[in-house]
Amino acid sequence: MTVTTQRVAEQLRKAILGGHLAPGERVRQEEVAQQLGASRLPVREALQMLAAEGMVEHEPNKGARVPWLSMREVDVMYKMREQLEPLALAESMPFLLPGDLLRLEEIQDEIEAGVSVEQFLALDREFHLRTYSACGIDHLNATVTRLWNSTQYYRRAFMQISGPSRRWVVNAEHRLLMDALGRGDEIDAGRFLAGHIRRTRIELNRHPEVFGED
Amino acid sequence: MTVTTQRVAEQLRKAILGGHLAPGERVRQEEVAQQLGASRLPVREALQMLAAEGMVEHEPNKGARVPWLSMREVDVMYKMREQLEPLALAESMPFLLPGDLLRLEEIQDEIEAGVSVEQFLALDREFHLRTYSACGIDHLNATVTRLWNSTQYYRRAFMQISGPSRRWVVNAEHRLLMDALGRGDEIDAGRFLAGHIRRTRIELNRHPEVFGED
DNA sequence: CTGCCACGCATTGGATCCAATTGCCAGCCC
DNA sequence: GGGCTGGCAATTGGATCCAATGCGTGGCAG
Repeated sequence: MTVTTQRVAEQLRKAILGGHLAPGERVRQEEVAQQLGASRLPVREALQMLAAEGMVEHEPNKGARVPWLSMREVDVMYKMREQLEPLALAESMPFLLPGDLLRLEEIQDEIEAGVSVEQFLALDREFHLRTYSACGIDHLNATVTRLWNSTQYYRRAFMQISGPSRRWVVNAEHRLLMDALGRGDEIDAGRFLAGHIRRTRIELNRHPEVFGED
Repeated sequence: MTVTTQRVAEQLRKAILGGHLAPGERVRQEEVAQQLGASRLPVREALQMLAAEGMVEHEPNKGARVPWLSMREVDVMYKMREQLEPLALAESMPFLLPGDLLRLEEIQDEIEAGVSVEQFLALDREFHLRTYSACGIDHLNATVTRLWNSTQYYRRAFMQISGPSRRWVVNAEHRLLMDALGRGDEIDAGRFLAGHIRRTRIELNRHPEVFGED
């Protein structure tokens, strides 16, 4: 059975997002190929794609590895999110359908019902990215998605060391945002979203141990 | 002589940025391979990379083409620049050396001496991107560079139809920005830069013919 | 004359083979 | 004993071959 480049890329993304490939780890083509039952070629090409997306670093003749990010890099990436996601939300809001808002309710209810860290990460991610996708601007969505992908590892580490109070804060902020979305209040929605991201960033900065920088 | 993937990607980027490959044009692997004296493989891989960067669209089994962007897409991409570039500038300013500012002077002097559209595009690009690179955040620089790359075609079309008054405005705004940089005034620099991009975006919106949307 | 199906060409995608580069380790010279 | 050098193993990179996909064209039937 032949395995396509797209499929390999997908699997590798999942492995990195799922934390099965941690920063610093080398990604050997042969190894991945065997594991997925593919030949090396689609793996090579998938790695080139992921390199262009920033999910792996690819030094010629040396191979690919999952990059370490410094605390400052992640900090700046959160600042990028703080700038871009309110824009994405504003561009999306005119196109949001009632069904989209219902789905947000579902996700948030599920989060509040109490879920594992892994489920929380997935649901939180869907909560945010789903609100932006309606804007229909590929470049914007791809950029935001890349920011989420590259920082996922550190978000996980952060959630694992922070207590339930962190969840309460997130839940409250999500509810505020959903309320503004329900009212169609673009100003408030943007403000709440930016504040949510900014506060998360500041909170992250209190935990250098997440980055091995304590 | 064997040609590397990196080199092919570089050449293709240059061809697209230089306008030799216009939106809508197909990019056939065989053709590019012959033209660069490479085999098809590095071309394939380069195209995968460019696809991940958004410089080409790549539909499986159908091939790559340079994407058309709608006026709205470019508008949103300028809004992204308006959000991201002041951030990049703020992150860079603490690291800017006197030599960097001198280089900006050189570039701006050259622009004002009167240059062709093609030279203007290159110099303007260097003027801006150079001010950001000192920040040292790869993800931020790559994102901003992608925005410049993907919109270059439309910037060229815009410059070609706009008269010299457009240049005067740009020059004045560049000088204001340089002045703020020289003073180390981060607030003003960010404000001038954001305004510069915003006004350019608004000006672009007055010319739907650039996008074939009149 | 028109619509549909089948065949063939053009092009892309994957597998395999071989070359080139890197890193490492041993052995040797200073 | 330390450092340099040469060669070997591991891994990546490129070329070529073959399969699969898509698209256009031409012929045949209605």
